Amino acid sequence: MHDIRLLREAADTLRDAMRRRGEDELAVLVERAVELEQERRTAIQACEERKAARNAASHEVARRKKAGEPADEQLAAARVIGDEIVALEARQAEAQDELDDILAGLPNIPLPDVPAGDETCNQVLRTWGTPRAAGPAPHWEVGARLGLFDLERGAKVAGSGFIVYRGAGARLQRALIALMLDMHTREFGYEEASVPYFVNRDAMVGTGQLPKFEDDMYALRDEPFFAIPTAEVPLTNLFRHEILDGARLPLAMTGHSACFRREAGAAGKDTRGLLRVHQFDKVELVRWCAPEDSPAQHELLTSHAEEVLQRLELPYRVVLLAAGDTGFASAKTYDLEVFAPGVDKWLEVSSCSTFTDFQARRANIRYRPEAGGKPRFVHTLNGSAVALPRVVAAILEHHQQADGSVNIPPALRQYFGSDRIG
RNA sequence: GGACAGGUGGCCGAGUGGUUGAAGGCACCGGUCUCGAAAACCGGCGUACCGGCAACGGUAUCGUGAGUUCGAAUCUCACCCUGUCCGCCA
Repeated sequence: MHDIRLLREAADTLRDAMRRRGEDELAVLVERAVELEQERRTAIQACEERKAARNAASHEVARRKKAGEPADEQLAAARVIGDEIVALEARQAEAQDELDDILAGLPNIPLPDVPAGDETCNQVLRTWGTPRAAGPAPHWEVGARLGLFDLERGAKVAGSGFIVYRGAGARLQRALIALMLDMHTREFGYEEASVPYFVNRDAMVGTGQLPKFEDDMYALRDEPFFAIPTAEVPLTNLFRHEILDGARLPLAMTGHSACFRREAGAAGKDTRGLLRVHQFDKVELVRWCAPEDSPAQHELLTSHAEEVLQRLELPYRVVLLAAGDTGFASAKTYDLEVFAPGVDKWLEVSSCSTFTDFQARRANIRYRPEAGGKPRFVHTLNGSAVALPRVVAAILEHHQQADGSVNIPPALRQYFGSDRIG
């Protein structure tokens, strides 16, 4: 959500932001929003003026009654004013509702260093490690041979895109989660949280999944809950409608959760094996900080996600997303992509984003800079560290040995309980 | 799921239709006093929006949303949440 004052003071900034994202039709909507903002204020002024008159009349009624004087005239006048207020309120609500609809659908303003354009304008910033030459078997063949996951039975009990991990496959997943949570809590100062997998509508609006992307979410039939597409939603919304102590920022929390995505419209694209599934596990990092700190916090959070891939000894690259490829709520996003030689592809396993005050404004998360000071919106950031199925795929392919077995990277061995699979 | 009880400002806690944005206390900020601190005393102290360069003025806000009324923290209805007991249960 944008500051409504932007419409008055810097509508150009908003328009330009929409264009940099390639959303020209949204740029047009900004014009309409500017009009509505003006209408809204006019209505508010008229409405509040009438309310002040009514309050004055009511007070006069009270005074007269107390003094034993007649108040019929004042009562009649106040009744008329009441009718006027009803009409003015309706007009105000109408403008406000249309304005809210537009505002709720406008994505965040990309930071200045985010390249304009679509995903073809993404920039690879750096690469760590050396991608392995093509040759290893794709992970679904390894998985089938070693009995690590069971796609057919996952489809039987739920549907296609729901994976059953078995044996060493299930244990690998558990080991990865434990490794990541231990790193983030013991070494990087995150507080661990275990969060609900279902959240209410307000939470989904707070982080920006709703109202625009309702079709991508699983919803329950009899309860007003949505399955979380990422732990970002419950974690970030933890402090919704709260004023945080400025001295305690930045806050950092991590949590593991299952993530549920309908992936509507993604049929047929990279769907083989573990590449695109409806439910997957992920360890998420979330940070809350003062606005001036968010650029540094963004780099820090990204480094924590990178560290996971380094300990797993998986070659990866860091990609700065172009404006058009940057998520709705994000102002700037780094994607981390691991290289999977079996499918000969870079796989996105993390998105590390800074949301500036966009989510904080929607979710009303503020902080008080100093005692007695005015509350300000925090900046929120989050990143996956890291999403599992594709990392599992990358491990099975990158660490695949000539004899068909899979080497477990040293950092993971104490968690996995063995140095190899197969 | 059932039965009660309750949701008031950062916290505690008064307040059942008329200058109540809301007594009192705590916390916090500024000041007096002090070598300094504590105590005491004085003053200040929610949030959001609208207008205004500002000073300031206005409106809203007592879980949420509707309603009654000239006027609602106070009355009505619905919902949400919390607590306790019962039932059920990993």
